[in-house]
Amino acid sequence: MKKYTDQTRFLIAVDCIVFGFDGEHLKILLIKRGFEPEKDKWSLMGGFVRPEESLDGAANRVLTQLTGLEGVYLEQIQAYGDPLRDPIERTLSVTYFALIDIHKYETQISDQYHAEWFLLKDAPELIFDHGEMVEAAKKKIRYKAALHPILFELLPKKFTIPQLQNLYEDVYNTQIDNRNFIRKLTATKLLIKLAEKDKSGSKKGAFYFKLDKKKYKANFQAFLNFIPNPDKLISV
Amino acid sequence: MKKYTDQTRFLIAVDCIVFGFDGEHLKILLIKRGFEPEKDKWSLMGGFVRPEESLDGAANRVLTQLTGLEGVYLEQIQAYGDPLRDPIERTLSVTYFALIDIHKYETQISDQYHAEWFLLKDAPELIFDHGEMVEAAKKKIRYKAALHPILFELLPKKFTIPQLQNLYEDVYNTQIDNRNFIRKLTATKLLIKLAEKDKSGSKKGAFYFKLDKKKYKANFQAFLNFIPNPDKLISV
DNA sequence: AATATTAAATGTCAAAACAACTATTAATAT
DNA sequence: ATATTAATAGTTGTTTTGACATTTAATATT
Repeated sequence: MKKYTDQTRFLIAVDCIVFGFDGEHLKILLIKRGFEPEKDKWSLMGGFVRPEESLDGAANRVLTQLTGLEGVYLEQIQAYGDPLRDPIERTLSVTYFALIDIHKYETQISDQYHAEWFLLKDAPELIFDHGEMVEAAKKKIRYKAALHPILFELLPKKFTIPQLQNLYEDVYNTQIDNRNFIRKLTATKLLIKLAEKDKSGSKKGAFYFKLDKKKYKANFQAFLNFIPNPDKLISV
Repeated sequence: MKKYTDQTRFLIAVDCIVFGFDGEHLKILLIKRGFEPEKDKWSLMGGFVRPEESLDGAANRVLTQLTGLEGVYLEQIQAYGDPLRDPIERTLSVTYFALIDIHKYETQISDQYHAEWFLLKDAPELIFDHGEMVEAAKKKIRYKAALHPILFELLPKKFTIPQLQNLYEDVYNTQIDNRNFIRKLTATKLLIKLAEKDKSGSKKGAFYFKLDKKKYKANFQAFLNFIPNPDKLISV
């Protein structure tokens, strides 16, 4: 059949906001852009969508190129379509955020993109509208994590309660009472306590836990409430 | 400066899922598609993005063409990019949902699109992946309305509590205890009671209320809880 | 061997929020 | 005057919440 006539066609890109957690702070993975314009400036990892691939496919491809990882938590955020957002040529960009276990990445460094982890707070200036995209991704992760257990995706398979609490405290830049935190955590029944302890952080050691994958998937949509008054903490 | 070379360009469309409320049930506005392929089949209202307009701009244009309305609540949902979603030519579609006061629309019928309101439950089969889009929009509106006061956008400026409750009950297909409903509603301080009554629905009549626009905007991000256990009602 | 050190783990209580529930009131129709 | 219909208001028992301090486990030190 014929093509649609008299319509303009555009470039379509995906850009990934990759989050990791180093035990202390939330970080994002940025690259030095390898081509003009804005060559060697800091940028999100992205790429043009190819003729035969879906958006999710493109995002996964880009992410695997950068990190070597597959099966990563990846979620579409939104499409950016300002006509002038790319000075060379009009390009629609669909953003995704990725949550990865930062330690898995560190074993896979591929230097070709000059990728670097930055603390969310002091990330460098980014090209085009990527700074705006990062801000939106930050809001999205805060919003979503206030209600759903996505932050587990940032931790290793085995993790401790103090690690988890640090993560929540950093994401929301707040202090959480750990007795209340544990109570709410326990109520979800999402965690399975392991016999082993992590003794790197203290003399006493903290028990490792793992996710109950089945319950995690079954109750993913259930509204959580780990963070008291989350709406007060989510900037708008 | 040069264009990006060796990259494929695609058509970009926006599609609008337009919701309205007739006092009883949630409805969506569909049109009979005016061109091939799938001419005369039911479809979402959409259009190709033009070279000089943004995505939001395109969505607003399309919506105004269809309804004659401007300044409507419009929110981007997601981008659909399956390579085969349009059989003629690969087209990326960015969906938006719109919430309109159905009565405003009825005064503005433009017949050129053969638009018709359908009950959400018995909407006809739609072209391409539009059915999937509608399902996603339904989930989105349920999810969002469980937390934020967007459903007011479906009502006229003056509305009664029973109207509002009907709306919530229909959206979540559930029964709500109206004393508890009113108590929660009152707690938000979003409503201003008017002196006038709507006597069309009953002998006693129900007071009209209007939104406190200032508080509505100021507290839009605050998490509401009009619906007990909303997560149990939001299908996933 | 005893003691100091460090961070993890644990429990209680009062206040608030919540869901469930029935009786009264306002307005009209008969 | 009375019957009818739907809106409106209050109570109670239960659950959830936030605030708060001490004990415990393991190691390091003397």
